[in-house]
Amino acid sequence: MELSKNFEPQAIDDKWYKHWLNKGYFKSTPDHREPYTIVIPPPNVTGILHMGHALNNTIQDILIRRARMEGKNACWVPGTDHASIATEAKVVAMLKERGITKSSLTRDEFLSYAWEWKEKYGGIILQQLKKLGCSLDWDRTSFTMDKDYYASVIKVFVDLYNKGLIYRGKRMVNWDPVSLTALSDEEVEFKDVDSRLYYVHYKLADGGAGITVATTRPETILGDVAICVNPTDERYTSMIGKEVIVPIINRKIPVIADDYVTADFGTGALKITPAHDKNDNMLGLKHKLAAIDTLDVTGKFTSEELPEENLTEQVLSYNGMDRFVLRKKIAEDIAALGLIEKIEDYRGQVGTSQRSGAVIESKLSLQWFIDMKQFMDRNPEALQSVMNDTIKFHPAKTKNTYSHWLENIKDWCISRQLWWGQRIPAWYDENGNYYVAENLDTLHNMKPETRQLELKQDDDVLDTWFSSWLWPMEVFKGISNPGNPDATYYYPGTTLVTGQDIIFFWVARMIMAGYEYTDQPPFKDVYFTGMVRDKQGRKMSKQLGNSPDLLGLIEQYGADAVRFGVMIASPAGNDLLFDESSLEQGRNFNNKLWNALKLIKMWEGRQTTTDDRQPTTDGNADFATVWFENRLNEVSAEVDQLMIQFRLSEALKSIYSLIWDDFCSWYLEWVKPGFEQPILSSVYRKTIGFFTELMQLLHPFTPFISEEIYHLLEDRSNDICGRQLRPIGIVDKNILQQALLLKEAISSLRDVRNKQQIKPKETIALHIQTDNEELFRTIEPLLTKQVNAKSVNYTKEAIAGTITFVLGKDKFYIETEQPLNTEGQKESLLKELQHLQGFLISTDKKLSNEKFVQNAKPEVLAMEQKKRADAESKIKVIMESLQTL
RNA sequence: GGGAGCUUAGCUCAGUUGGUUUAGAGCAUCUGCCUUACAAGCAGAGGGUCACAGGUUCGACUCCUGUAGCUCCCA
Repeated sequence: MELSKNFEPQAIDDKWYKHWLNKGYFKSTPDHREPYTIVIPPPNVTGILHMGHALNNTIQDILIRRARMEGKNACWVPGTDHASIATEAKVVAMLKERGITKSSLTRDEFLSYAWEWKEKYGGIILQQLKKLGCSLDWDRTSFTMDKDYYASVIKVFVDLYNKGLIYRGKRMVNWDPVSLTALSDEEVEFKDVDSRLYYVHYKLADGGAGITVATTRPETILGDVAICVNPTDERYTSMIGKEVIVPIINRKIPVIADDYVTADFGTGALKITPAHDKNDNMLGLKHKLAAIDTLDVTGKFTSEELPEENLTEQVLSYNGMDRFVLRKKIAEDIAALGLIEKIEDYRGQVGTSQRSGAVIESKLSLQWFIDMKQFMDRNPEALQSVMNDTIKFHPAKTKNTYSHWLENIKDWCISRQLWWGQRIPAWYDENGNYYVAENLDTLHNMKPETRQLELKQDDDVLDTWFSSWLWPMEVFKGISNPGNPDATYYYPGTTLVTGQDIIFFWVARMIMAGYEYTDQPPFKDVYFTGMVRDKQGRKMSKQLGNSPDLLGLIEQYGADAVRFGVMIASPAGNDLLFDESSLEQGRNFNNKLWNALKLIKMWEGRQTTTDDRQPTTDGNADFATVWFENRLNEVSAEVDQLMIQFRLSEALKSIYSLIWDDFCSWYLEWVKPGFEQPILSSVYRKTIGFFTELMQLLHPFTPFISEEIYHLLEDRSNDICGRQLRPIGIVDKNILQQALLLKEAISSLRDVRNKQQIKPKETIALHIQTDNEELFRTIEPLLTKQVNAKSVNYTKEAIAGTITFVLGKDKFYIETEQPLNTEGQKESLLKELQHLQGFLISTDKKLSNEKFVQNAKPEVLAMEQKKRADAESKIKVIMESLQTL
């Protein structure tokens, strides 16, 4: 069979993915084995695959494939979440293109469009995960709006309501005037924005100089109910208790005092508008002030709540004006009254909607909340389990963030003014009473008197996170059908892999729900990935246009190279600075594997079992195969440890180096027969075996090429995908040590050849002066071959007219036909000498320090003495060599 | 404003309770090689006062304090 010059991923990726699906390797059902469960962080149905997903899902696939190869019952559950706000926005946009407005539709009509949209586009991202090679159990694909899932969310709402953990209240919420919904605190992003600080003068009601207030929001002035100053601020003490006049509306409002106000910001006086600012609201409640709302749900002025009678034409003219237009207009109108003292440029932070980007209004609104204090009192394990490592966070530093948030937790606003989502199961009668039940029938059965009432269901839906916090349970029907065999077997899950940015949104809440409903944590380990940035360290964003086209990259480099590139650049828990050059590294690595395969396949027909080979080949192969077997065991054990510690990037680096350096650069060169020479069959078999095991180690990281090579190495009836790792063998440190010496000797000799400009084809005669001749004899055949020596001799004394170099306590003399460059040799020997002398001084210093000798542990002391003795003997050897030059 | 974290080679990072040959890797760089597996390669090499300043200690990249810069989270 003819193998292509370079590895061509395009030809094999799809072939193997289909094959694995046909064989059902990704399917899992409960059995006697230990389960290894991962639930995917459900991407939005609106999502398409981006670098963040690639990182996150590659990690999950590595963990799940490795678990599968370790003999565990690996189950990775796919799915998507319904993403209320984002999806509704997409659907609204789609309708707009068709010339339909949402307001012209009934709820049911709108929802049928939404489902249509979901069916059409909602699965795209899952298809893209297949391109990446993700080994998900597709039969278990879940969606947070599936029938049973929907019912579970409603069930949980009713349950928490009945437990007294959910309440309805008028509270200051983060209002998105574009999406027309309340947002939780976590969905608000603060951004630095350039704005202006307006200095507005409020005259005293009884005449005389009043108070100037600095505000960034003059448009809210008609909702002012007080001016607040710090009680210790001497500038204003005389004013406290007096009344001032709000410009334009001429409302009389009191000057009050509160420690909250800082004297050194602006003028030290604050206007209080309880309907439009969180802190003002807090002060308003404390001082029992009214809240006057002057903006409607879309952020436009409304005079409806103004208490004044006979509003002026001017005030009425503001009606319907957008808040930002209004800001300018009111500032102008106040200026016209001569009450603007000055306007300054100001840079401040403004909350914006994570979804729509709109500037958030703080607004009083009737919403549903979860009482988190009470919830945490019921479930203290939600915090404890993380702090005491019942649930292990990787990296551990994320524990701080977690505890800080939970210890300062605020009530969770769970209602959203949208249609796409689980509709809140509360019904209102005409008197404003409400009833909570899973559905109307249940309600009527529970409270027969409600049959007579005209009831209307709450229009709002629940926060998407209120559904996804049940994900680890409900993907196994743990809420809708508790105690079923799947839930019992797979829950609690094993590992969660997600981004640090949703530690509060999602991770914390899943843990809370886990304890509330199962008294168990939902998973054992949580691996947090960092953020994906471009190579300049900027976040990837649509605005910057710096997110690469992932499918294009897979097309270009192959899925394995993408997975490799993402993982090699992604230390545990750190941000991934994505650079296409790491994909090149992945592609080059695949190519290296491919070429190693080609080399070995060349030997297939050249095997011999006879013993008439050159004696050197024999020695080469024996040492090489024994060494590599040990080296393979050593690295396998390392990788095992690294995987347990979730240090995946380092595990991959170890495997990379084992394959490229140890296997290709050393082992294959050592066992490689001469041109058109035969190879000992036993060595060939061993080499195939080693390569197979290397592919097994590598398979979780780059599944496609490893499967391809696995099958090209020999005809096989099974697949690497499901093949079990063998137990790790014992490592003979002695062999490894000998190989280290051999490698060092080869490299040093090559270095000397390089520096002496000895041509690669020119042979040398090598003389070794050593106390350890036996050791060198075991590696002599390889040494000879690798440094192109025509002879190796052992000597007891220096040989004149040769190039000398020192390795440890051993000296090497190189005979060559080239003229000698003694200067160069001298230089390098002197450099080495200098280093050793410096080193000797540092050990001497320690050993002559009495306190060190007294305090240091015996083994440290012994080590230090050995270091000194070694340095001394090396120095002696170098001095001798220098003299012979 | 409050909190957390980071700062080690040109870049990205290891460095596990303070002592293991005066700090390791990958990438990049430099030198020499088209040596019939691989130039997407081979063989070698160079490169760091461990941010700065103090302190604890016989001994500090490692522990403590302060300073500077960067990042993230929360308000």
